[in-house]
Amino acid sequence: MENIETIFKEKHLNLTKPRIEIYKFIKAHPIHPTAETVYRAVQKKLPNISFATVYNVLNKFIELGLVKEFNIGKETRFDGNTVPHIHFVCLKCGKVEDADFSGYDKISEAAQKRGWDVKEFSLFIYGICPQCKKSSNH
Amino acid sequence: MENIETIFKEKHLNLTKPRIEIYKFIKAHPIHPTAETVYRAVQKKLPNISFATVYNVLNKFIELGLVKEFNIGKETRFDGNTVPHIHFVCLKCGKVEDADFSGYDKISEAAQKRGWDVKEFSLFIYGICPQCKKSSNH
DNA sequence: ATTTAAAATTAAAATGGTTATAATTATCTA
DNA sequence: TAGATAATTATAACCATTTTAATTTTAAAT
Repeated sequence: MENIETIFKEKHLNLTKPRIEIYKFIKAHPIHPTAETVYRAVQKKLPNISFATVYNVLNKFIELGLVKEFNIGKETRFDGNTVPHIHFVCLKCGKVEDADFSGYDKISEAAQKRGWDVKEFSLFIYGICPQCKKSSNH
Repeated sequence: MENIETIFKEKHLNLTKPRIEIYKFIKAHPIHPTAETVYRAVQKKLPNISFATVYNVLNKFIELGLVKEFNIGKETRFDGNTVPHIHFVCLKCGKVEDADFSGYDKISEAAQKRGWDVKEFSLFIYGICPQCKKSSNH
């Protein structure tokens, strides 16, 4: 587990307070936050941070592969987990849960048969989570 | 293959010119268009159509399950193909290609093990398409 | 075919998330 | 510590999408 300083050095990123706080938050909280959630969280540490900085930093992280971006409906979410994985999205409570994925080889094989080189994939599974299944007895 | 009149009747949709033209375009052209592409295409048939109508109609179609919506990066795309399938997205030329998917049972099974009921899935595979692979010899 | 009520469309303005701008401040390297 | 570069800030601008209110069209009944 490398520390922030090392990671930023590797990516030629200056160590600034906004970047450090945003990085720490998004890596420590696997909640797939919106930009606003990131902003509100980091604001507690850096009261003067601006929204523009949150977007700038997140976009820079995405550019460097430190963060992933995706949409749930019309909402843009950010994900500090860059290890390939899949998402379960609850259609009732909106929760997004990470899950391992073992089907990458199959996908890659199928793609190669079609002449494609696979660089990345995104698999979202929409449904009802266990908690919502329980609480819908009414 | 049902005709538009029948489909709209089933969905309790009044038969209006904008709806008919948008429906015909999006079902006949599997190009995963943006709202603007739909607007420009339908404008050829209905010069006075407004952008608001394109959005209203597309949203109504989505609500009724006649059309699906997804994002490629920051761009919103619409898909008249509502049969479950996957998308190959070329990172070079931007093309989005449909493909069959036979792994639904596996996904459904894995989800059930976690206590989830699967309603829908979305699988995007990002890579380089055969055409772009050829033309990148420079 | 007319009439009427409900629904859909239109043009325009408003909205909201995101990005661009220009000035200020912080970071890094020497 | 100084100077050059890069990042941050506040603000304004942007642009895709939605809302609003007036007008037009549709569907059903006469």
